[in-house]
Amino acid sequence: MAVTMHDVAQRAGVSIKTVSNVVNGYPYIRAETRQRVESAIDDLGYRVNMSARNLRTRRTGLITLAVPELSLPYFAELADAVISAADDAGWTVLIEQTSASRERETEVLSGRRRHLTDGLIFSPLALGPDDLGLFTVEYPLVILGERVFGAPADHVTMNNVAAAKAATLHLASLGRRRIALIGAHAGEQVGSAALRTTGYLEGLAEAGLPHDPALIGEAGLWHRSTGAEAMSRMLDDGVEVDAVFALNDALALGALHALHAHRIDVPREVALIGFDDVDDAKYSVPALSSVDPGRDQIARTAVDLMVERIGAAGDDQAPFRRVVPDSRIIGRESTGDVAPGERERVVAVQEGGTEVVASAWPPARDRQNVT
Amino acid sequence: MAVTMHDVAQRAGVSIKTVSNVVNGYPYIRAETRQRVESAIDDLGYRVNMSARNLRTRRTGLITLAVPELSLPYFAELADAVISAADDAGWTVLIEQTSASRERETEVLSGRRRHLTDGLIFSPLALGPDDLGLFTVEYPLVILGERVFGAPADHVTMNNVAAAKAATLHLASLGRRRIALIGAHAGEQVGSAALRTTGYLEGLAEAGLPHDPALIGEAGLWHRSTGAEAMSRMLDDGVEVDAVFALNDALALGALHALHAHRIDVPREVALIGFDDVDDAKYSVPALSSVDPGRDQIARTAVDLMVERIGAAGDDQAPFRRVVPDSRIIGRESTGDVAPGERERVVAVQEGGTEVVASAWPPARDRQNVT
DNA sequence: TTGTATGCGTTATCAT
DNA sequence: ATGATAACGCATACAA
Repeated sequence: MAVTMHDVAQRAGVSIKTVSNVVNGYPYIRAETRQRVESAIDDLGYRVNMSARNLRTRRTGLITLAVPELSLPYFAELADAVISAADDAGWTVLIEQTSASRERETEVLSGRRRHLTDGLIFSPLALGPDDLGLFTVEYPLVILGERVFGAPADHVTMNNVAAAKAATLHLASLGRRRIALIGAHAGEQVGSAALRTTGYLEGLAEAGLPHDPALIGEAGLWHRSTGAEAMSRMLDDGVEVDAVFALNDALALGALHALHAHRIDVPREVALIGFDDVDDAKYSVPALSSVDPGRDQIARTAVDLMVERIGAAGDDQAPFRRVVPDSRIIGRESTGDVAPGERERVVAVQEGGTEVVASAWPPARDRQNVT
Repeated sequence: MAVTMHDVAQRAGVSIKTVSNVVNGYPYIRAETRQRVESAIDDLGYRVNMSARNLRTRRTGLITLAVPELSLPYFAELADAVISAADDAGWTVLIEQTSASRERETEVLSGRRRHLTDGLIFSPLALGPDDLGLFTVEYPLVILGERVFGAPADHVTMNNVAAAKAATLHLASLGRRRIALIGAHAGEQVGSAALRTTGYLEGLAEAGLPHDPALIGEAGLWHRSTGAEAMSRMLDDGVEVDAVFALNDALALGALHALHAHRIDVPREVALIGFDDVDDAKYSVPALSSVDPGRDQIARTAVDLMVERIGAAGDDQAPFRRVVPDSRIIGRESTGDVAPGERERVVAVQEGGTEVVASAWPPARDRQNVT
């Protein structure tokens, strides 16, 4: 059977409490006692039983990260960043894949597995503003992305509108007049698609370019395949295009594929920019310009907020915050921004910031009633 | 405070044991009793305390998957597949990133975090045959990849030699005579690089092509950047090349980038094939031919073996198995294998299999001593 | 500075 | 079919 603190205590000739103290780095222990305990631990190969410790402390040291799927490079890189940031802070991450389905996303918020971890960092894709109630939970929750605003939780999001506007303006600054958008979600009022489309339209307006609906390419799922299809459709329809803003890099790489299939030169005939700045972007042919939404900063901030919330559990809840990292437009070959031999160039920066979104939960007015 | 079984029992007017029975689906309960308990659970919003259950049952329902990093598409897709397979079997996966460092890989095998999960699925990259001792552990372990053979653990690996040989032969069958290899590890005797290089050499021999060392491109890390560099070096050196076998897809995509930068047409002037068949391969320009090593089957098999081992903990250990899934050569544009409009074509299949590698641990001879 | 005793919320062993 | 009760291994209040 596994060796317990008891065994260690016995072997070291001390009480179980002393072993516990040593294991947990309690400072007031005689050097010699500590010594004895430590060698007993080594001799016996003792390891703390996490389940017992978790039961006792009511903490697991785990946090859940829920994303649609790891096969999508953006989420894989986000997960990498979150795991690394959590690791630095001494926390362990458990990843849950939702496939962007309502059912799985709902399950993540309140399902069985929920109770294994101390908190949830959640990037929803199916749930939206109508489901705000589901996000009113009593455990530490950090929301990622642009599906849900105003939930009683910390929120880390992107500079979507400003960055999309900057990307569009950048294409216009290159002299492009027929700037297509790939990845639109018709009629949708919330989410990344709507926000980035808004930025695109603002950019067009500011550049004095007309808005032509024929230049809007729909793509429900943001995969390479759907990007390729949307781009092909537009080209097959004979729409005149000299630039493309794809709402994420997967779409952009798909679009690039379609442009190539149509023997259209990028960037000479059509300039192309994506969004997310995934690792792929650097190595596509030609290298893809993109919007860097500050992925590492998002991950680090999300973990920081989560750890802070967990630490403050039970206290009066601090106000919820909404954090937006800086974003940057990265110019590469697909927009002809780089000189031969140059890898990339930052052509614009959009500043983010932190905002206090809501007061503590339960709302202040309720607490005043109590007073 | 959180509601416990006790609260539920009180409310339902039954004993705590009965609540436990209901929660765990024990069959012999009167329908009415079950009913009462279930509504008490709903009313109170009761959830099982996993830490308590884990302590009691000595099981966590978690398994660790240790990979170098999720930013590498192959491992992201592997993680996706493992998580999904585990999910289907009712298990939860905790991912650990090792950065392919010896220190982190050692830590994974015996570190603090080890004790949170019931078993480890481990894809080592830094540790090798010299570290076999580290892999002799007393918890359920499934090894992935080709760094370590002969450890007392189940092992799921790829058809490296056969698949690499088939890929090389395929390039030769297209009439290519100067087939370069990108991603070699000079002097290394073990690991994917060595095995795939062996397959490449066997392929050359079988095709009657000479082996020219100038056609071997080194790349320590298999990233897009190193692939691009190795390819560039070779081209800058003026080596004559009409085909490239890259030891993984990241290298291949990097090489593709370099070929493009050198204004070399793929596949007309140089045919290119990768290894892993990551999702990217389908959407590069041109679409990348690749070796599909059977990723989903690897993931499913690894989880099956793991669950089986965990279930048999305490029993006499069954013999360790080595499982090799079928692999396939997928022809796409980069080898000119597809007709216009066609996406891909399976041009060869290498059969895998299952092999019993070692007898139970402790070794049979030890047990005979006991008898 | 260290020891004793209690309980965290479950499951498992007996009973009945 | 259900109940009483003893672990599971650790952390911690309280003593000493």
